[in-house]
Amino acid sequence: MSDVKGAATPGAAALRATLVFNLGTLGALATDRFAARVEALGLKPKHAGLLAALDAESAASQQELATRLGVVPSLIVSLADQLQALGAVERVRDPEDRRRQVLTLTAEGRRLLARCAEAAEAADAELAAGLTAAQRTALGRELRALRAAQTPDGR
Amino acid sequence: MSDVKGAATPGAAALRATLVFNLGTLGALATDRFAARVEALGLKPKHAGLLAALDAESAASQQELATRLGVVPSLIVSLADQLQALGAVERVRDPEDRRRQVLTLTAEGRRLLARCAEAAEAADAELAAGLTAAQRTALGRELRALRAAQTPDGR
DNA sequence: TATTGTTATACTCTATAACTATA
DNA sequence: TATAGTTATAGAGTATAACAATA
Repeated sequence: MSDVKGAATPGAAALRATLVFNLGTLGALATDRFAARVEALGLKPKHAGLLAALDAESAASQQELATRLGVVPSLIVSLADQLQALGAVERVRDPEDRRRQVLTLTAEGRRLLARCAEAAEAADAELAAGLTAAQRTALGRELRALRAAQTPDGR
Repeated sequence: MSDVKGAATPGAAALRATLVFNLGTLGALATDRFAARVEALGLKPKHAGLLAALDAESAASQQELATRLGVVPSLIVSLADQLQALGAVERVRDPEDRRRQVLTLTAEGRRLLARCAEAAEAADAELAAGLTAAQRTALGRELRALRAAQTPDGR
């Protein structure tokens, strides 16, 4: 109703105040920074996500992984192809159901995963350089809480 | 050094504990949820970002907007084309430098921006449904702090 | 007939490069 | 010659759909 000139409309301020807006923009920034650091390993963020998912549940069928990561099965095929070419994962036919390809991390895969963790920690340090230790701890805690609040086994 | 069987390697736990990993995955999720809600308005998240940037600084050249949003100028052209077709922005030649196209929000643009804010708030409610009010407030505060800590005029 | 994985294909998003007009 | 914007083109990433092998 008011028509104050020069002041921002409530709309933009309201949008900028939302979680989704801030999570979206900061998430894109964080992913870019992380991607730049794992590029030298021959990996993209999605590869790191797949390695982490594999390590968390050690050995899983490609279909399981597809739903766990929230992507389509054909994408798992190409990610796994690339990781296999790097020697990071092994594909083994499940003897109990020969349609299934069971993926497992190799020693090299675990080594790469550890490198990814280092890269993420370095990106964290860069991203949170302007925050106090207390702020950073609080942020980490709240993000984990939000993550836990998503569909229990969410991506 | 230890080789506990069945336990996750330190790598995955370490990666999952980082800010970039959690920001990246939650950011992608948040953006998807937001995108689903603004789709009916004929908008994608990037359009909402451009509207918000325009509202915050009311009228800007396309080059300014490109650097502010961290995208290439040619992307601003197509986003602005689409917003103009929706009647959300106006392009006016700067009389002092006729190479410049100054973009401004129209009344319809402000209306759409307000709708985007509503969509984001609805997505927030869905995303943070499992959090306490205190957790949600804390998360919002920490995210704004992190955002403020990026390159002062960061995207 | 249903399911797992694979391949072939197409679509979306965004960037790079070439071009136009103004300065 | 340099800059703002535009257009043309190409690449990355991911999805959809058709297919093969196994259940």
